[in-house]
Amino acid sequence: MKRNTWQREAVREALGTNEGFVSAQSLHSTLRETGSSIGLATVYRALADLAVEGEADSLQSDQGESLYRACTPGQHHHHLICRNCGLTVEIEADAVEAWAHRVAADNGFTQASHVVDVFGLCATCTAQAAAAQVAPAPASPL
Amino acid sequence: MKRNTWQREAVREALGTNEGFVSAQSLHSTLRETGSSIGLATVYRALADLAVEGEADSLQSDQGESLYRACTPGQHHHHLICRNCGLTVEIEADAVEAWAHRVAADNGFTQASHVVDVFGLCATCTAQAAAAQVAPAPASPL
DNA sequence: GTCCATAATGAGAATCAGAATCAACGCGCC
DNA sequence: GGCGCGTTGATTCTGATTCTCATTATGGAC
Ligand SMILES: [Mn+2]
Ligand SMILES: [Mn+2]
Ligand SMILES: [Zn+2]
Ligand SMILES: [Zn+2]
Repeated sequence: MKRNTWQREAVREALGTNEGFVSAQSLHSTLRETGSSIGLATVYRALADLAVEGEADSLQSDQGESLYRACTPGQHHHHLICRNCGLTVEIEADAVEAWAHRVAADNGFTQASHVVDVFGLCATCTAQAAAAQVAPAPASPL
Repeated sequence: MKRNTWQREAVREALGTNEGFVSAQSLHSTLRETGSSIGLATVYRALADLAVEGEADSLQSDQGESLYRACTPGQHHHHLICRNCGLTVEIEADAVEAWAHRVAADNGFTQASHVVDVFGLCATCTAQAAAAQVAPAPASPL
């Protein structure tokens, strides 16, 4: 049977306190910095398990690194993610679900699944970028 | 300026003769097997360049490996991919494009981009799977 | 055609995320 | 309390991708 260990719980909690998506490596670093003695392999295992059990969502960064995030359980959903700060919004879209299945069926495909993620700059980061645009030089205040 | 080398051309052609998505590693193997002396690093560089220039599409496998495929240039599109044999169908869906931008805008996000891929079992592989189901034992024909 | 600056190449080393090892550990159950 | 076995974690290993850098070869100049 599956056993309860403080390590699994530590990973669950660390995930929960994090707003955006995080890698196993950085989550491990965070845990270590807060005094935990948890091992890296255990973090990888715990995150993989959480993802399988539906307690965590995962996606791959542009560099192919797996990122995880605490997940609202039960419902299928996707994510709108800020490229700059990682802020993530869960989104549902039945229309897209239907579209994916229809496209698959129309082409004779069965057992359809899909990967749908939207990226962008959140309002805060957009404002920051605009401000930086006006004053491009991050130099010293003369 | 960008120079034309037989290596780039070899990669372009090898990509073109391949129906589905392929990795840099396997493309390199294929090229070597056909007598080419092209280097692995060069294949990686050529594929990355082709992707930037829009001549190739790329996606990441479940294991995080980058896969490439010759691309119908010019038009934005997505893919319907057979999990088993790699058969790929290019799909367009203005409705999904619009949805992605709307979802981003509704949440105050700018500079929206998106990742949309549909996976499944193609008709051929579905039939194969069904046949295997009926006769699960791949044993010798007695 | 020849020359040259320099972009491109490729063998091998370096990186780095992630998986595999395996002995020590400790959770759940009697 | 004792035990079986699922879990852990330091470490090693793997494999994809990138980096190095000496060598090669493209494309414009002449
Ligand atoms: Mn969906
Ligand atoms: Mn699109
Ligand atoms: Zn942001
Ligand atoms: Zn197929």
